[in-house]
Amino acid sequence: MDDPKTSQSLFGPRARIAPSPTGYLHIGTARTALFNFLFARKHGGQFILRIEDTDPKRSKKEYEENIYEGLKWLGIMWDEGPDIGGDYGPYRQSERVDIYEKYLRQLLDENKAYYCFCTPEELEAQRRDMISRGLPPKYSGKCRHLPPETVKQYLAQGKHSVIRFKMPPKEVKFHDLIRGEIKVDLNLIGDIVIARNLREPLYNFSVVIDDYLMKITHIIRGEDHISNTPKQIAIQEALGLPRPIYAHLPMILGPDRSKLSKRHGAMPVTEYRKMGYLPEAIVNFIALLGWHPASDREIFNMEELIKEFSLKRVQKSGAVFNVNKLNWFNSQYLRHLSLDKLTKIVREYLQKYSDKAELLKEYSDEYLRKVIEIELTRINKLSDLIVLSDFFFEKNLRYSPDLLVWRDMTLAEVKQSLQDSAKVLQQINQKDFLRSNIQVKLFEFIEKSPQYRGDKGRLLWPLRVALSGKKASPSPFEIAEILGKKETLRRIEVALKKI
RNA sequence: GGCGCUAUCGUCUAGUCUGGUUAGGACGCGGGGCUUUCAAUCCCGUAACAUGGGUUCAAAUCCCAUUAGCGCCA
Repeated sequence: MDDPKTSQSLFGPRARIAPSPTGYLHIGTARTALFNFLFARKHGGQFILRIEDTDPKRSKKEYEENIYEGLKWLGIMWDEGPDIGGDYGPYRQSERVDIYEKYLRQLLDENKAYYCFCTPEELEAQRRDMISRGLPPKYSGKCRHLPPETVKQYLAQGKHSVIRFKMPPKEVKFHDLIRGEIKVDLNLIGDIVIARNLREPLYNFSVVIDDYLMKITHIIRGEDHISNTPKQIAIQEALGLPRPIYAHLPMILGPDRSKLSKRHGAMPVTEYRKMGYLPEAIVNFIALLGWHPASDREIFNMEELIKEFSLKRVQKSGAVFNVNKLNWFNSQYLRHLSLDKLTKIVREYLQKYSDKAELLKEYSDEYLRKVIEIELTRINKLSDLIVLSDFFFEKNLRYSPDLLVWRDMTLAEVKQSLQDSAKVLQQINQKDFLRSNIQVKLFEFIEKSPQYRGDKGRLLWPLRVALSGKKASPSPFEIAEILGKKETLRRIEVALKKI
């Protein structure tokens, strides 16, 4: 009845992501979300967001909000979810316990699941025994055949229990869209715990119920779920539910090729935002982590990704997260933005994340825009701007007088050099104080001055340092134009006093 | 320990299905041009088919084994 193929052809596929709000949205989850989103959009289906907050101790509202925020920021929008509703809600697992209970009771009634009263100590002893005998450590099935009266009695006594699923002794085969046929012998798994009690179902059980009731046709998730899949299929079959189509994505790895985690310095998506990465760059970058189009092209916006995306071209092996490449993508996107748009983005960014936001108020968009324009080739991410362009907003530059010295110049020569620059700049009218003009005038002066002609640095280096206070910066012409005649001359004065 | 997944430059990858490529692209890295510095940019370069057996005139590609890495369970 619920053949996914049928519903796919009629309404498009339904894909989902089901993060648990026990931490901030991280890159791996964002990538899984993106692939589900791209797949659903490409085939005219729906992308569903479900929150797996069945663990009340670890689940936090703050994390749930962070997941929404991060996904929205990346432009990955869901069609159904806890915040916007939908026809198959509720979309928060904590609000679905009545539903789970119903199915749990069904399994219990049909004798496909049972209460287990074994204590953790017993279980541990069993496990050790199995291992010592070279057997796979699975549950012995001790409580499988407890008489119903005994179960009732134990329950009434409040004896500690869990609900176990009777794993059928057979082999499960399933087709993975990315990996092909995968088969696993359920005999090796044993009777897994599917709930702590009727009101506290566990992941492998609840996910099956949710995916069925939400009419999920395609389960696209991380490779780390491959070994859960046969268990979930067994539960589906016990309940007589249809099997969705599976696709297991390769893992995102840290530099040591193990699962990307905090210890690799992996940060939540919102943290990348704080560092000044553009959402488009992150989306483009993570799309290429485990997926690649047939062409050599690498830059894709969301619309193009939807058009190009195909699960067939998803990689099987894990992909190392490479910040260098992310930086490159980000710098590409940064430079393709219009200056007006970028100025707006920068101002918003600085206001939100810079501690110098106050300082910024004194400066016009025009000023900010010019600063961005000349610093643009030097930055990978917006936070770089704060470090590189601070001298445009700082009144008192702090630098050592030694920095003013170009190569083997003496301090006296540096002093002379700055005085010469000041003299030339002084002669330029306020309204002609533009970079090209400044450059022309300074170069003319250099041409007729033997002491500078062979080595322009003797004039330009001290000037540039006087204006920027840095050993690396844009050219003095560009800086001077932005600073304006008055401030430029003032900074030269300050420099002269330092010598 | 058991089971599962994976294997092309340092990294992301194209090529593998359908055997014949100087094994391609990108990031990074190195060198050079431009240049007052740092960038940007342009040019050049660096670097890979995990190993061992087969099959074949011919193997990155097909088959088998091994090794290694990772994941899940506990």
